[in-house]
Amino acid sequence: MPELTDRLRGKSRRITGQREAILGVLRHHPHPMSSKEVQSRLGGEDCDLATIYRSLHLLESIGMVKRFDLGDGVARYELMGTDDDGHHHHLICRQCAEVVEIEDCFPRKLEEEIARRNGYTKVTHRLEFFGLCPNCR
Amino acid sequence: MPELTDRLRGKSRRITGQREAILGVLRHHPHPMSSKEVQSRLGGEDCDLATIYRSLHLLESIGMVKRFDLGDGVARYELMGTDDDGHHHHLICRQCAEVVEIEDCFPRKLEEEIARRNGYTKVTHRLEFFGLCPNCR
DNA sequence: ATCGTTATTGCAAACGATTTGCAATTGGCG
DNA sequence: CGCCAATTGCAAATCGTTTGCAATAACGAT
Repeated sequence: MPELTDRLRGKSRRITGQREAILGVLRHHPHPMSSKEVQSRLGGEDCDLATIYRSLHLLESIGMVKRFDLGDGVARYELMGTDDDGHHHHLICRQCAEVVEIEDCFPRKLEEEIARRNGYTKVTHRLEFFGLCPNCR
Repeated sequence: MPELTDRLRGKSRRITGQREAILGVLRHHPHPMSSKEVQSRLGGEDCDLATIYRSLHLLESIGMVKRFDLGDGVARYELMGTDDDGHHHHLICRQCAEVVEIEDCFPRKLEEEIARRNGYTKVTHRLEFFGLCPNCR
């Protein structure tokens, strides 16, 4: 956690109670979370939704959280590890919305091929899986 | 086009001028289109946005169009071929939003593996590529 | 061709997620 | 301890999308 706040300091950014609280919530919930979910988990700390939106944007711009788009029109965020680039995917239950982190990725070779064939550069991808979880089957 | 309207008929569904117009627009623009884009391409035919939303939903439910989520919070639709299931992906330019259809897909074997490993069934995926197109480089 | 039933439309209001303006508050360096 | 810029809360504004409702149009029956 101290490492976390350190990443904030020194960017003319301030370490506020709400930011710490938000980071705390994200740390204890290693899954994509929406602003509303973050707010409801804030417990004692009460924090305006607008502040949460602003904080998540800030944290994303610094690279401390990563934004995920799970297909419903809601932005979700995950805390990033210090080292990795946070690129990974999810398997989401269509029924109960349970989320499983997936380590597999789209084959790099094929992605490069696609980029080359179309003359595109700096190609990345967004990939999420949907299915029925063991419980909802 | 007649085949199109035929697919509508016989489901206690009516073939209205606006629906034909919308289908016409989609036919001449084989790329994901938002409701607003459809509306602006309607030319002479003026049609309420709500009607376009409703029509696209209807067409989607009948399987005549397929919905795509390109990552901005806007639903886009493509006309479906008569035969295929419409499953394919896109390569979108981060700069100018140009869209290229991609025929490659996530390896089936790997997807099955992912499903099995997590006990999920009926697994599908949403996959889109983002990069810089030749012009925007 | 006309009629009646019922789907469909336009319009405006309602919505949910997210953003923004602004005045009040607060973090942190001096 | 005090100052000033960064941050917050609050309310209003936006944006995409949905919905209620009365007016309108499709189309099978007459």
